[in-house]
Amino acid sequence: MPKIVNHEERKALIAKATWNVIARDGLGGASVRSIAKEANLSLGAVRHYFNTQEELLEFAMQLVEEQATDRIMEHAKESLPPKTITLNMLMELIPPENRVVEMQVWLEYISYKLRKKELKEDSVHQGIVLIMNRLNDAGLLKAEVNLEEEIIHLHALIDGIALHLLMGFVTIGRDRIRALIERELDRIFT
Amino acid sequence: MPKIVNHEERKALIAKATWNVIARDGLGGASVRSIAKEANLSLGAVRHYFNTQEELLEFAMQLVEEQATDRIMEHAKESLPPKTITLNMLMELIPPENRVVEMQVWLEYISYKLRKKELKEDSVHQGIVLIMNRLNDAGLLKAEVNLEEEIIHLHALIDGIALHLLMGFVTIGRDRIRALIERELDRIFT
DNA sequence: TTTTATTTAATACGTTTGTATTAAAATAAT
DNA sequence: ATTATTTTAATACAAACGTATTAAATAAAA
Repeated sequence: MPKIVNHEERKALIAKATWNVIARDGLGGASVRSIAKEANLSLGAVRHYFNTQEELLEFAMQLVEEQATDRIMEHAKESLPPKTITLNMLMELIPPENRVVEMQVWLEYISYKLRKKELKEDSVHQGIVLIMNRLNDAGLLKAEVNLEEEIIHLHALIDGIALHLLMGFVTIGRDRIRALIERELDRIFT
Repeated sequence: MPKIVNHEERKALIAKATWNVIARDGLGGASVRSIAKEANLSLGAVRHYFNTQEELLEFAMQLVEEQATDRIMEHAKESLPPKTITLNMLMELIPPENRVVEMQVWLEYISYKLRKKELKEDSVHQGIVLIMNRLNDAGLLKAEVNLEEEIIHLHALIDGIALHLLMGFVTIGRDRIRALIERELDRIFT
C-alpha cells in the first residue's frame, strides 16, 4: 500500500553518497546531515534507512570490501590459464582512476577497524588465501615454495603498490605493474 | 622573566598526546579538548602552543614522518655492509609493538594528505630513493636492474607488509620478514 | 621586593552534531 | 474514493565542538 521503494537500491545509493563524503571530508566529516545533502535526501529520509550514524557508516564501508571481493572472485570463474586468472585477480586491487574514491574509503575503513579492534576477518585477504591454496593443491606451484610466506608476500606487494599509487609514488602504468606482479608469479608457478 | 618552559619539548609532549588520541579515536575524534585532557593540560594551555586545531594536528602527524625519516637515515651512517644497511633501513618501516600507535597516526596522515591533495613529497620515500640511487651509482646493483621499478617494488613490499602486520594478516615474525626482504635485495645486489 | 613578560586557567559564544518526535505526503490495496 | 502503511519532511534539543577573551598565576630579571 505504500509508495514502493527498493530498499536495497536506496541503501546502496546512500552508501555511495557516503563514500563521496568520506573521500572528501574524511570519516570524521561524514555527518548524517552532510551525507543526506550529498544524496539529495532529507535528514529524516536517511535516518529512515539507517537507525544510527554508526550503522550507516559501517554499511557504507563494508560495501567497499564486499564489492572488491566480488570483483576479485568473478575472475576465478573465467576459463583462462591459472596464472592469468591469478594475475587478473591481484590486479583488481590496483584501483583505476574511477575507483580511487573506493580505495580512500577502504583506507579509512582500515583505520576504523583498527581502532575498534575488530580486524579479524577480511574477505579480500581470505579470498586470496583461498585461491592460493587451490593453486597449491592442484600442484600448480613449485614444491619448494612456502605457501604462507608467498601469500603474505604477494598480497602485501599488491596492496603496497595500490597504496603508493594513491600516494603518488608509483610512476609506472598499470601494464608495467602487471608485468612486475607477473614476474613474482613466475617465481612460484611451475 | 617568565616561567621558563622548553617550547619544543612541550610541543612534542602535546604532539605525542595527540598521537594517542588519534590512535584511539581517529583524526575526527582528535578535538583540542580531548588532546588537552590526554596531555593533562588545560584547553588554554594547548591553545597557547598551537593557534588552531589544524596547526596542532598537522604538527603532530608530521612529527611521525620526521621521526621515521630520522630513524631510517641514522642507519646510513653505520659502518656495515651496504646490503645490511639497506636491510636495516627498510626494516625500520616494520613497526614493533611499541610503535604501532605511530603507524596508526601515519595511516590517518595518509588519508588526510590525500584529501587535502598535498601528497607531493614524502620524506621517507625520498630517503629510500636517495639510498637506492647511491647504491646504484656505487655500482653495487646489478647492471640490468630497472632502478625506478625496484624502488617502487621494494618500498611497496615493505609498506604492504607493515600495513598487513597491523591488519593481522602477517603471521610470521620480524626475523622471517627480514629474511623475505633480504631475498629481494639479493635479487638486485651484485 | 618589585616589576614584567610568559604561561595557565576560566568562561562564554555561536555552530554543528546525533538523535527524537511529530506531522505531512505519497501510494497500493480495498 | 477511502483506507492503510510506508516514506519524507520539519522541527527541536542537549551535547560537543573550535575559538576568543579575559583575568589569574608564575617566575626570572630589576
